[in-house]
Amino acid sequence: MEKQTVTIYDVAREAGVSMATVSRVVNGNTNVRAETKEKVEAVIERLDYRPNAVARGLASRKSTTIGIIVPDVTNVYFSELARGIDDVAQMYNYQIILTNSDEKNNSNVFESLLGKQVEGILYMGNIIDDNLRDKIKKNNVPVVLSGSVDVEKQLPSVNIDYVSAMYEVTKHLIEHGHQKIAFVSGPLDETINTEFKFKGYQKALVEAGLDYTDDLLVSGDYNYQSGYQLGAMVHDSGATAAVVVDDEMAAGVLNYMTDQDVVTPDDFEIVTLNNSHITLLTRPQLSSVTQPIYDIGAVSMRMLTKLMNGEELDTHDMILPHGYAGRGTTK
Amino acid sequence: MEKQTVTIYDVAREAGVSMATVSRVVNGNTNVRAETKEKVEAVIERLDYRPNAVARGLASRKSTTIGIIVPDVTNVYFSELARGIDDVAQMYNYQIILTNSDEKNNSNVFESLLGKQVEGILYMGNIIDDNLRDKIKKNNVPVVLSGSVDVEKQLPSVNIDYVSAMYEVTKHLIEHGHQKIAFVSGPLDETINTEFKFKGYQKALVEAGLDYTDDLLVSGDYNYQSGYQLGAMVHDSGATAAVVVDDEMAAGVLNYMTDQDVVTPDDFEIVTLNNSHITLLTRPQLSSVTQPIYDIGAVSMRMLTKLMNGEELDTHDMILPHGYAGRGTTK
DNA sequence: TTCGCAAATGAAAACGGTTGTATAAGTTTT
DNA sequence: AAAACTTATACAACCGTTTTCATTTGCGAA
Repeated sequence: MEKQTVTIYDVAREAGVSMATVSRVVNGNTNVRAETKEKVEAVIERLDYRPNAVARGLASRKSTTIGIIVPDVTNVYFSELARGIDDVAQMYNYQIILTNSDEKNNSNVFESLLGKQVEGILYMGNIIDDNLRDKIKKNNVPVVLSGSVDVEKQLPSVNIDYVSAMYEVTKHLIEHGHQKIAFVSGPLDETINTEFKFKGYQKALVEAGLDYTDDLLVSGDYNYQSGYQLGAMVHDSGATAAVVVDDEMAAGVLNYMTDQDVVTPDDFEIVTLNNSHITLLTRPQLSSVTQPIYDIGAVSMRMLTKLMNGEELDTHDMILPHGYAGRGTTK
Repeated sequence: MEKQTVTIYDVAREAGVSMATVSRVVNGNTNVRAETKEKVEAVIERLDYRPNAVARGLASRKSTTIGIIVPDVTNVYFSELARGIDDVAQMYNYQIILTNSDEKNNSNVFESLLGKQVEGILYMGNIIDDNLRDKIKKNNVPVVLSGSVDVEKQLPSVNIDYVSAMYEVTKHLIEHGHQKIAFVSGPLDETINTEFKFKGYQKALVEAGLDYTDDLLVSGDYNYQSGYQLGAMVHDSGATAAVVVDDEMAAGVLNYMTDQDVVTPDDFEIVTLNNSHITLLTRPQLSSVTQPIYDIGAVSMRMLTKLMNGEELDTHDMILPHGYAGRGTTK
């Protein structure tokens, strides 16, 4: 980056005013005579002047930049969240620094974001270790969880009510007469699975007086292959239905069953959770809890702007409504 | 953002050296006595000092930040590119500012990225209007196209050979005896479709002496619904096979056919282009050109680092190898 | 006309670093 | 032991803004 071509100083000189005045017109300060303003704007136009956001950030101590930490953008769930975030960020003139953490280097990523002087951070992912928690506390940068839960309820967050959602769909399956319903989970070190999604599932079983046996719980990674493999275990368990926490996994389970000549939904029913467009691709199409992923992103960004403005949050843990879309994998 | 807690000045004072020296140890400059270095590092550790990247950027005129412009992260093709980019960016200690353009505000997005003093830009998308081209020229910031083509060959780029890829798969279908093969395209204002993908398809037809009629070319957006709709048109055209430029569209075509009791691959064959994991979800699974999307991202980022270092590019337009994966939608 | 006050402008000090140049401290050479 | 180099460190200018504070200007009222 060589020396910047045209600076505020050049504009000031050309317009015959001080840089302070230029700064004022650039920032829309009202205390500038209309005439002066026009003159300056003309020069800005002519010189094609563009304020240096870095210098501006240093002087004003406002970077108009936020950080977003995501396990993996490649996963549609997260990219949708990111999209929601970006859209409202652009609306508020914030720029986004995006980093993939793979849920591994969370606190390193966090640190380097701080170095960039981000004004806030949107965190996605369900593993929040003490180290990270510490750093968040020490550097009082606003952090909001987006589609991710904090068991300790310290960080503000935006989610749907996973417990209810899972409870409802499980109950739905129970009403269809199933006695053995499998729970196809993501990694069990993520509390969102153990403390929320599983809890809802379990609640429905208990309420219906159904036995829960360990072989009904299988867990893997959030992808198709993993789902396909787990399909075998589900099959072996003798379950006649499954609730699945991820659409790609669900597609895996479905296709496994199909490949074993187990007909869905006649012999086996499946409900998944994220309602991504993947649910439409399979045959039969996947019945799913519907959740406003894009909105979760958008709302969490909106919350962050409030926090960055020093405003109070009226809701610390925002719960967005979910629904249900019955498609081909349920009767 | 209130006043930064601990600055380089604090460290200098505590360590009894000048800030210049602190700066040197932070930046790994060799001209520092080992003893001094240790002393300073201890203080840094103790004070939990973290350099302010903004100030650093201003002083050094290096932001260690690059911009990436993407039509829509939500599309797996692009998120996968982005992932490749991020991984090598992290390797080189660059941070990424990500913006979704929807192929609309390209030059605005570009401008605001420049304001942030990004050291380079990775551009994804196939619409490069004169306005944007102008801005790129004026502000000599390195720009590399990632998985996107520039008909005018002005901007360095990383892609696969779309013409050959399409040619090959079309030829493959012709060899299966098809006389009427549809071309399911994305938007026709994108040169990547008209000048590359379609050309390859056409070449195969011509070579085989097959007639090309306009009803064999249908175009829509890169999503499932669009593909499903186009499926109807393809069906009407009397085609017995189709090459499709996007996996989700291909899934749409496939499912449309299936819903019309047209059996794939017996009565209809399909080949798609991106080989995303979506190809595995459908039944039958989609045969596809295979392309190293992640690598395209990674390589383009690598190219950008070279450009940012003022190095020469040995290849202006990098072509990565592609392949073919025959699955269920072809015989 | 002159005053007084609000509005418009300018001068200069930050913001937190990097970096070129000068100086001080060590090492070799002779 | 002095001269001639190296190597380590300090000083201070600079990066391009914002922002405080002081000053000037403009204008209606006295």
